[in-house]
Amino acid sequence: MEKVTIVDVARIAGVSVPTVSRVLNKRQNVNKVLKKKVEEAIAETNYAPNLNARYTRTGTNDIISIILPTFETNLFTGLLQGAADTCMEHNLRLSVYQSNGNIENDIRCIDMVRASFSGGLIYCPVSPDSLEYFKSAVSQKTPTVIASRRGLIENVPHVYPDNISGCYTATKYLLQQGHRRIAFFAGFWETPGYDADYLMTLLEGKTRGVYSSLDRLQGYIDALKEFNLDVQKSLLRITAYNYESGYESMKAFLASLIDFDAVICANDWVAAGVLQSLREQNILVPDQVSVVGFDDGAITNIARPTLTSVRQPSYQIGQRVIKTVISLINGVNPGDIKLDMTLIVRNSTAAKNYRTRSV
Amino acid sequence: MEKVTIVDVARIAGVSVPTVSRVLNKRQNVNKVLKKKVEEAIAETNYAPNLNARYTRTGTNDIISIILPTFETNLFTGLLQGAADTCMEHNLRLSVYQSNGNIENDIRCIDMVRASFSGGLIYCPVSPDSLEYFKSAVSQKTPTVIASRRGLIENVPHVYPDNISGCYTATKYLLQQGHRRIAFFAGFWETPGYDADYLMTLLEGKTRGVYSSLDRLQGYIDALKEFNLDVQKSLLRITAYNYESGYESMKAFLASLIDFDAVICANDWVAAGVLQSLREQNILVPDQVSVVGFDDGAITNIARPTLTSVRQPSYQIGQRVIKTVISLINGVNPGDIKLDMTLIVRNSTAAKNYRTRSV
DNA sequence: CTGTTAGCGCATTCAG
DNA sequence: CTGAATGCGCTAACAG
Repeated sequence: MEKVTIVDVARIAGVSVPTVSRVLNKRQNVNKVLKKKVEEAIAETNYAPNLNARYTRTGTNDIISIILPTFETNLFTGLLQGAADTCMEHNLRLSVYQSNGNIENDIRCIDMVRASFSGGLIYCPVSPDSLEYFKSAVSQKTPTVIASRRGLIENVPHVYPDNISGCYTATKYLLQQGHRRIAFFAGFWETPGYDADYLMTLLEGKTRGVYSSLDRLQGYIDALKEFNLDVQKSLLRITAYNYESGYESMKAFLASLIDFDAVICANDWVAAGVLQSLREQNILVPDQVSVVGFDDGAITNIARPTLTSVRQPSYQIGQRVIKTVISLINGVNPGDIKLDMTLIVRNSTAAKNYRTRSV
Repeated sequence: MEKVTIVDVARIAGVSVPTVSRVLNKRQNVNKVLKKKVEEAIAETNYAPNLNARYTRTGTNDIISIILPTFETNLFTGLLQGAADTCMEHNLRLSVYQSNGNIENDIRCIDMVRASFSGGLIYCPVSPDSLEYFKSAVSQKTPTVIASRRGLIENVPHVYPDNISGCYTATKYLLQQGHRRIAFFAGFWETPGYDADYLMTLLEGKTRGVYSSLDRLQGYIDALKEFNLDVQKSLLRITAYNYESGYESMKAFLASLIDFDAVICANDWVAAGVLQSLREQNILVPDQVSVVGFDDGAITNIARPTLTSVRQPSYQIGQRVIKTVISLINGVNPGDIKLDMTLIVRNSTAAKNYRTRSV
């Protein structure tokens, strides 16, 4: 197939260029006969319009750019898939950027996106710093949606799961099962120097919405309050979002000899690492410790014991994010969208002092 | 930030438009003083060039489009990540399309990619049909790389893992462990009506390279031959690439009462489903049946028993694929790249008649 | 080294 | 309803 332009099509169809353009853009004011001729010429030449040229002319663009911390983990893979499928449905292209949870990379992504003059932007910031840069660098006029974070930029729609209530539900469930010393493993993309005190500080900060873990911590605290319990800083830990991190964090936690009867993890991978760590120390789950993950990915059924987890509608977030940006492009701001999270109970949690029948 | 064009920058810097263009494109022939002025004007206005316009003019484009069956599974997520990171390093944008393993979607993806006049294309076809369409629809001149498949289009580089030798190694290992009735679960994106006979037919077909499972089957057969064994069609099964499929396939396989002592699965997820199915029937792994997966993803350590798996260098494939397409853009065809696969032995495989100490 | 002139492929005025 | 003329923002070819 050779490169064929609108001029070629016009010549072959025996009409002018604007007429071809009108057919291409499905304008109504074009004679049926000519329309037919044009369509034949298009089919014959296998012509496809040059989108670069089109968008130079119109100043818009059918590219939606999306910046995510990563493409792995159930949340972001699902989000990406929902976004990609929805873009396809609407004839949009999706340009992807992965910051690897790193501020400098996040900024590089922003720079690249900015230069691309995308029709729309989806952004999931890694930190308040990169968020600031985003705000200063990206035109207010570009239709922008924040994914999986809340309350960051005014007048910009945020599509996010209800982490507060999700974690509240999980914590309350553990409390109802009789657990009182529930460890909370907060997930962060960047963790240097973070500790429990710092966490509590962040909770009061204005940039709280950047960190989903802070909302979860909020839900955790809310649930504790209902049971007249205070937060024990010694039960608060920081992890990344992977297996190794869960494994190492639990190992360190056990070494600190702090008493606990349950643990809430940043996601399923962390939880899987935690399970392994407990197993190695011959601590029985759920007999001695209950473990809860987040995301409810496929590994929840593969882990032993199967993992209780808080489901996050990742694919749906991806869908809604694209629909929201389309809405923005069409000039209407649909506002924030908060999606529910659901606790899925499996075998890694049980009532305090529960005894499995011997294996 | 408002939309500022090259004209604005030129005006502010007090130079002509081409001079700004020269600075932008790092041409050497520009006076230091003027260059400085231009750079200041750029900084002051926070100007970023309109890439759409640039690429209309040059006819090229810094967008690499990639069509994959899915973004999940270890292979494709890793591939995507390798591709995205490498694009970033080279200031390229990555536009992604997911066919969901479906021919019509695959064709839709091709149509979209075609219209985008990408600078480069990465394609992982789902079937011979969509591959044919690709060949007819996409300009031969567009730098194109085939990912994770081999021998499909002449003069187009293929970057792929050595499935033949990878599966040969896995099979040989099982044979050396004394297994003689090794089931082979071949993975396909589209499976309607596929059976063992059809599989053997495909093995002789010209489109073999479209299906990685056929190469693996080849490796499987090669290893059997070395032990003077013939393929038993009754040991050949078709699965998709997920947990459910592995679970159901093994359930059906067990119901057929065919004797077997090991099974090779299309990927780790399938293997995890298989493990579950065996567990439910109280069949001990690895005592009674050895199980091998493909991909060597994070779940290999989460599954019980931990999963022996054939590692696939997915991230590397993504890197190499982009480097290859860049090479193509620069006018040199580096040819095919075949990457090694490695067998990682864990606890789901053992010698025939092995006995675990009682759990 | 710099500015003037031209044109990429397309969509949008405006006459007719 | 149609075609001729104009320009989106940028880079390439040329002259000075």
